[in-house]
Amino acid sequence: MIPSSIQKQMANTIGSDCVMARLRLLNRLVSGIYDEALRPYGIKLTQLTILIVVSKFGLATSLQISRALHMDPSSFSRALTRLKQKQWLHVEPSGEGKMLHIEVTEKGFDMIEKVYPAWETAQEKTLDILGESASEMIVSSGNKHLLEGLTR
Amino acid sequence: MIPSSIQKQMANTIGSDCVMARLRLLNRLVSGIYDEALRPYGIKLTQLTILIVVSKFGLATSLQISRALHMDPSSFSRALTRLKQKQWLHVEPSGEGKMLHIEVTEKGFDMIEKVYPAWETAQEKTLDILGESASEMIVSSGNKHLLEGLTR
DNA sequence: CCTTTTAAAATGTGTATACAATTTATAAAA
DNA sequence: TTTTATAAATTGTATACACATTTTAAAAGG
Repeated sequence: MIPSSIQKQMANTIGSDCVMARLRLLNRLVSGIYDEALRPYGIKLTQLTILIVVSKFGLATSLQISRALHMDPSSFSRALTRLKQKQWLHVEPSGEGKMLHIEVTEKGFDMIEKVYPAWETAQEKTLDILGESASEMIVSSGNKHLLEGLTR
Repeated sequence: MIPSSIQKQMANTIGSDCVMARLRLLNRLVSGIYDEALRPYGIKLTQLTILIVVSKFGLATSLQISRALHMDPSSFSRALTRLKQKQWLHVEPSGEGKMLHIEVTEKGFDMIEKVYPAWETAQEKTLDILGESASEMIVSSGNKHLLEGLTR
């Protein structure tokens, strides 16, 4: 099938400029690096990230975490189920409405400590592949929105 | 549960530096923008991206596309099923091994044309939220790896 | 005290994603 | 020609994710 020249033009523009397409590509590319490093420990980077954010709060609610990470509450609910089951997070009713109180368990902190070297390896490999400046841009851009979530 | 100071230190480092965590956060944040814009058309940005890359090849094989996008062949296989069903891609055996030939259909090109304005809206909103320089960094960094995939 | 409202959590459904294992269409070998 | 590789595609399984809907714990109202 041969596209009209307008269609070809549009395809070229999207193909060369789309921020989201690149973000996804980078996501897949870099995910592989971290997940490979973490695989021996049976934890995914997504899960580690949640442990880290919960630890930052000390005692957190679901909404605080899902807002901070810009994650849908339903997505967080499912992640929480797995993290509870692995005993890295402890969850109990807060007594206020349906709200829960969540905290990192001893096992959870031990896991953070155990995987730290592997995380560092993956992080370095990523800095290598993406370059320092791109990585820093991504981190600071992400930070801006993470902090937004923390204070909302 | 109170972490040891080593654990706290590690959590802080991961929390403030992890490239992958920010990449995922940005991914969720920006995905929302594009998916909201594209929702009326019943196409996801991931799917649009595949159409665009296939159109760039003209006639493509699965491996070409999945390599270019750094996507696992099994992931691509499933995406392909949906795109075939929507009749945006046409697929037929190439005659060489199990390899397939894939091309964008007329319906596919029409879809690209139809959603272009919505894509543009989302793209602008994204540039606004992330900022020009972060966006350009992401696009060029992604481009580097996309082109790698194109020539491999 | 019981009913109703409210907002947080959980569930149904569908796409995106990867790894491991299996199927399969040709090509190569016997 | 029948068997045996080979490599591409697909399928099984599991996590990640979001939207829409439903459930539910506690608060507010009667």
